[in-house]
Amino acid sequence: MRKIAEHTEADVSDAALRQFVGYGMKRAFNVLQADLARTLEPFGLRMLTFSALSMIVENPSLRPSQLAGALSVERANVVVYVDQLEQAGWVTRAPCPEDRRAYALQCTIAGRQVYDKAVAAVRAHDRRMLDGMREVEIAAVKKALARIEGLG
Amino acid sequence: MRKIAEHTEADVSDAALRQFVGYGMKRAFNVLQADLARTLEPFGLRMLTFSALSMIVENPSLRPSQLAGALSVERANVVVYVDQLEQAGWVTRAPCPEDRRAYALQCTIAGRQVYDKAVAAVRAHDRRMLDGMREVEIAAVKKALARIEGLG
DNA sequence: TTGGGTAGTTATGTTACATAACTACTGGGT
DNA sequence: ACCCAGTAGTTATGTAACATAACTACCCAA
Repeated sequence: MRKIAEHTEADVSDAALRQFVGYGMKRAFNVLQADLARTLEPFGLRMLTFSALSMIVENPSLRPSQLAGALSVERANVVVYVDQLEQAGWVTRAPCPEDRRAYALQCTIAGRQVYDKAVAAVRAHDRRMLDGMREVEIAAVKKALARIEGLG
Repeated sequence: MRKIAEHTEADVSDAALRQFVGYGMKRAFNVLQADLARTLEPFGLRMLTFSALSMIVENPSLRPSQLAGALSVERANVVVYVDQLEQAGWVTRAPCPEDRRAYALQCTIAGRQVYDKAVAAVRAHDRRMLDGMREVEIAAVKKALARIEGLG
């Protein structure tokens, strides 16, 4: 009792696209992104809010406009991310004495705690993604990615 | 006359995120994607329409639902891509005798011509992205990307 | 023949961004 | 001291790239 399989997905060739790193990168990134989203979801974080939180932890008194630059998004969107982090009680907008237009973003104790846990989960996710690869290979990949990023 | 530089973008640290391949991959992919979009724009193609056209060229009589599977998008969106390719005169929807619900996607002569030119441009783009990397490094990257994709 | 499943489509929702315009404020030139 | 062009944060809105739901037409096996 053979399956008809006249038109399954499996027999579609993408060999012409496979020659390009960009194609492989998009496919790999989709997988990575999905896994990372699942990893962060229990903490109430998404890729960009996690990145934002990380930068606020690392750069005390960071300002939203700086955050926008570091995240490569527009200032208007940073408002949304900071709103979320603030409503969760993880970040505060402190008035900035030397420039009353600006705010200094500060991470709260609760923010630091959720960040530490999330970082550990993301580290595990990262190891999952690189599972089975040797150190030299990982180094080669990181170097290649940094090089490509540098072209922009 | 020193610049005040109290709050430039440059002094924002993302060291904590840099340890993760995912972060480097997102940044690299953004650069790659932007360059690829610029590369395809003169041909009236976008990433997904180019991918779709490539698969139609490679798989004559491909059906939209198969294309959806190969592109990892929903069938509903394939309609839009095929509409664009059809309106440009590069692809036709041929009635399918053995299944009157389905269509066989066929690439036209004009479609083949624009595809050939676009492929050459994308190949140049790909070389640009990998410029300065040795063959073994490129192979390592491709292997790593394929491995990550395989986790999904 | 009848009913559940599938192909393509349409309409609509969601999400993740960007753009434009606004208020409040800054800081240098005159 | 006073402009005024520029900047920080915000709000409102647009857009593009997806997914979801529901529809028609059709297939096929019981």
